[in-house]
Amino acid sequence: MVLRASLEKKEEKEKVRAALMRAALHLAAAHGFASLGLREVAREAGIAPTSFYRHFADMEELGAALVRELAGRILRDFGDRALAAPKGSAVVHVVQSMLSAVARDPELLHFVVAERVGASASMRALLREKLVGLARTLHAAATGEAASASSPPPIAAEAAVVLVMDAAGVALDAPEARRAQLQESLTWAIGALLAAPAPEGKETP
Amino acid sequence: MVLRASLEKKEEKEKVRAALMRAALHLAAAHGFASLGLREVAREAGIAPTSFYRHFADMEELGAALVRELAGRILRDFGDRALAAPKGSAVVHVVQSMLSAVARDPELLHFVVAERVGASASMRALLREKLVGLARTLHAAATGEAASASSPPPIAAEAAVVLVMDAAGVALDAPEARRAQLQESLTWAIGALLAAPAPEGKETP
DNA sequence: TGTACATCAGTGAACGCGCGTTCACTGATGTAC
DNA sequence: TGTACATCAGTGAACGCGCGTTCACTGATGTAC
Repeated sequence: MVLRASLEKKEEKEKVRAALMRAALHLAAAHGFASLGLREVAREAGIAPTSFYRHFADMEELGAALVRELAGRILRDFGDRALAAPKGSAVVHVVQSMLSAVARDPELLHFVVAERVGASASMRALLREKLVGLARTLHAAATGEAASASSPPPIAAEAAVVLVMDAAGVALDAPEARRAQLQESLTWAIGALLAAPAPEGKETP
Repeated sequence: MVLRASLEKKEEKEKVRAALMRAALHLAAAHGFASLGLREVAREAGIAPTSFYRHFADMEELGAALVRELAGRILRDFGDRALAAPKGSAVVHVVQSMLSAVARDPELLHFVVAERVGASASMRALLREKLVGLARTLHAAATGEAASASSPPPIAAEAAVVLVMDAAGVALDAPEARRAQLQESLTWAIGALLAAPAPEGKETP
C-alpha cells in the first residue's frame, strides 16, 4: 500500500512539526502568540514559509495543537504527580511539579498561563477544560475520594488550580531566589482553601 | 502666551486621545493587544493613520497609557469601595464592584485580565504593582489595620486579589446566570483565605 | 530482479495587500503689538 | 482695532517592507507486478 508511509518518513515529518511548535512557543514567549506570523514561525523552525502548510492549515491550527498536545500533557502530568503522592502531600507535589515545569520548560508554561486568559476564545475554552480536569484530580488526590467527571469539581480545588497557574506566571518573572518563598506561600494558601469547610453544606460551585 | 492652548482645544484633543484608547480596548478584546496595528486602531477611532502620532509615539505608549490611566483607575476604585464599606463586608464589596465593572466595561476588564499575564513584561510589571496596591487596601479594609506601603501585603490578601482577577476572566466568558454563582463561590474562597491563620506566625510572603 | 508509477515533504518565484513611517501642507485658533 | 505671525491637530501621497497564499516543480521513497 502506498497509503502507509515508512516509519522513518513519518518520524522525519514529526520532527519538523515539533520544530514548528517549539518555534511558536519560543516566539510567543517574547511577543505573544496572537501576534505571531506564519513566516516568522517557519523561519525560526528553519523551513521555507510554504512548507508550513505541509503541517498546519494556519496559525490557529498550530495553536490548537499546542494546547491539545503540549499544554494538555503538562497539565495531565501535574495531576498524575498528585495522584502518585501520599494523600497528605498531594498539594505539595502539585506545587513542586508546577515549579519544576517552570524551570524545565518556561516557554510552555508562559504559553499556558497567557492563553488561559488570552485573545482566542476557543483556546481559552480548551485550556479551561483541562484545568477543570486538573482541579478534579487534585481534589481526588487530596481527599482520597474518586474523581467524578460528571459533577463540577469542588470550588476549593478550582480556586487552588487558579492560584497554581497564577504562581506559575509570577515564578516565570521572578528570580530563582524568590521561588522558594513562592512555593511556601502557595502551599499555605492552597492548604487554607482545601481545609476550609465547604460552603452551604454542598460542594458544587 | 502661545504655550497654553485654549481649554476648548485641549478638550478636543483629549476626546480624540480617549477615542484611540477606547478603540484599542475594543479591538484588543477581539484579537489581543499585542496583535493590534496602529492603522487598525486609528481607523477604528475615526482618524487618519498619520494623526495617531499627534497623541502617541507608538502602540506601546498607548498601551502604557491604558494601564496607567484606565486600568489604574478601575483597580483603585475596587480598593476605594472596600475601604468605604463596613469592615465585615469589605470582601463582598470588592467582589461586587469587580462584577459590576465586568458588566459595565467588559473590554477594559478583559484588557486588565489578559495583560496581567500578557506578552509585554513592562505592562505586566505596571499592572502587578497596581494589584499589589489593591491587595494592601483589601487587607486594610478587611482588618481595620492601616495599609502600609512599605511592607509586602499579606499573602492571603494577595491570593484573594488573584482569585478576584481570575473570576473577572471567567465572568467575561460566562452567561449572566452563571455570575451569581460565581459571586458566591468567590466570596466564599476569599473569606476562607482571609480567615485562615497566617503562616509561620508572620504575614510576610 | 527491473521498470513504471504514485506519494508527498520541501521549495522558490510571484501575487496583491496592509503595514509603519516620513513629509509637506492646510486651516483653525491664539498671541503680539 | 487691525495685521502679521506662531502653534498645532489633522491630513493625503508616497515609500519600502514583510505578510499570507498560490502555483508548478523537485527529488526521495515506496508500491505494483
